[in-house]
Amino acid sequence: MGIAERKEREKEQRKTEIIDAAERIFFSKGLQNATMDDVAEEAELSKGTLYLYFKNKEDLYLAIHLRGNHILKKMFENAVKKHQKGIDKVRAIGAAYFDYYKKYPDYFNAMIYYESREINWEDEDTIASQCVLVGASTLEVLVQAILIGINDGTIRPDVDPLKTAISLWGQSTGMIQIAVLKESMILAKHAIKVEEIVEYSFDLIFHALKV
Amino acid sequence: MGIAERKEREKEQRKTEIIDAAERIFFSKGLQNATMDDVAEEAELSKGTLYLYFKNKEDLYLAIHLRGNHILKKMFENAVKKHQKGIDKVRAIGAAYFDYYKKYPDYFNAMIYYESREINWEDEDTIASQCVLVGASTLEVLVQAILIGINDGTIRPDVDPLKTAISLWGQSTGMIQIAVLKESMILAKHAIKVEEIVEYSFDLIFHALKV
DNA sequence: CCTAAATAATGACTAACGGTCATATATTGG
DNA sequence: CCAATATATGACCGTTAGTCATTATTTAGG
Repeated sequence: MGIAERKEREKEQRKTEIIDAAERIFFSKGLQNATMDDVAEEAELSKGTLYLYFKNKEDLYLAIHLRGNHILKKMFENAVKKHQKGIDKVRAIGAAYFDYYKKYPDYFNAMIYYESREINWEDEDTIASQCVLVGASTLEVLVQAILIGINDGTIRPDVDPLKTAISLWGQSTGMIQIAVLKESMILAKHAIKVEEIVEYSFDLIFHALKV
Repeated sequence: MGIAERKEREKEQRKTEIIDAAERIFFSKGLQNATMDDVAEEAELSKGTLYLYFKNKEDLYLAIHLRGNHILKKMFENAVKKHQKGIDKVRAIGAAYFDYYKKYPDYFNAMIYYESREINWEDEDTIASQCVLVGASTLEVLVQAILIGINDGTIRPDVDPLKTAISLWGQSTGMIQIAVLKESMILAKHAIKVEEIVEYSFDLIFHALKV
């Protein structure tokens, strides 16, 4: 009985199409200015249909965020593979994070938005909980890199891998966020470019990890 | 003719009263759930009157943010005064920032909200531009502390004061933000408290500054 | 005091949008 | 071919930010 399977596939396909449309609309008009009617028109569906596939507007935005999370995780995994020494892996993850922002600024902003609100992640089977799972496994890539660095002697042995990973994560995110948002302000005023300040900041952080 | 002056005072008074009411409403119900009608009722004014004093809802929220900014600046200035050595001043600023979050979490969140949106700060005479001014002078306190540290030999002489100040600012903000928002998540899961992870993160940062 | 001009406040109203649901259409299995 | 089921529709509803014609209050001059 392949019908159930085909229907399942088609349902996933529809979901994907809706997310595609939502991405185009949200990313071009901004989350606040984009309406569900816009998304429905872009997806060539009625508004009611959107709500058959997604609980609400936020849920749809979260689905976009989830896509971004998967990409970021992949980028972290690739970054880690390219280096042998732990400290180099950690550095590569930092660079990959900044690359992610440069390549996918809209996904990055979706993440920032998501990070800045209280979302119930404990409910099972929600998109939010999937985001958390992917986020946790992405962090784990960083934790492992730090552990490798401690073992191969390229990272101070007295750092706590998990706390350090969380610290690096928070610090990097905050740094990119501020650099981007204040670019037209402090940075432009002092003739410092985003790249420059982010890289400077990363150097500072890694200086603290070295033996 | 003191009437003009008195009217000016009364106008400021009204503004203050409206911000007071808005604070109570926004902070208790959350920005999204609070309505301008709520604020009007709390201020014992009609909704239309609110719009005589503030351009829109965001402008009113920005006025609250501006208050928070002033408090934060004062806290930074006090922190700096209590220490002699540059590195200790910088550390005290870090501690003051975390204190600020603990004492005024609502102001902190207003800041996060503000930081995560594109706001036109170039228009003169807007609340947004005032926020920028206060923010810049707050950052300047940090820059000066770093300079003092370089001169008294407690901070590595090769750090760039401005870039370092911006880095510390972004990193600290990101760290507190992530610690707070993920508290119920990763942190609780691994039995790490907010205080602990934030302080660990600050230690890491200051480790990078020391000579 | 009185009154006209200026200033301040009001709240009914509008437009826009997120979300719903009764109805309609399409698909399936027998 | 026909019921049963699954899918899609769009008119409709409730809510809310923001407006504006009208009303109330205050000022300044005679």
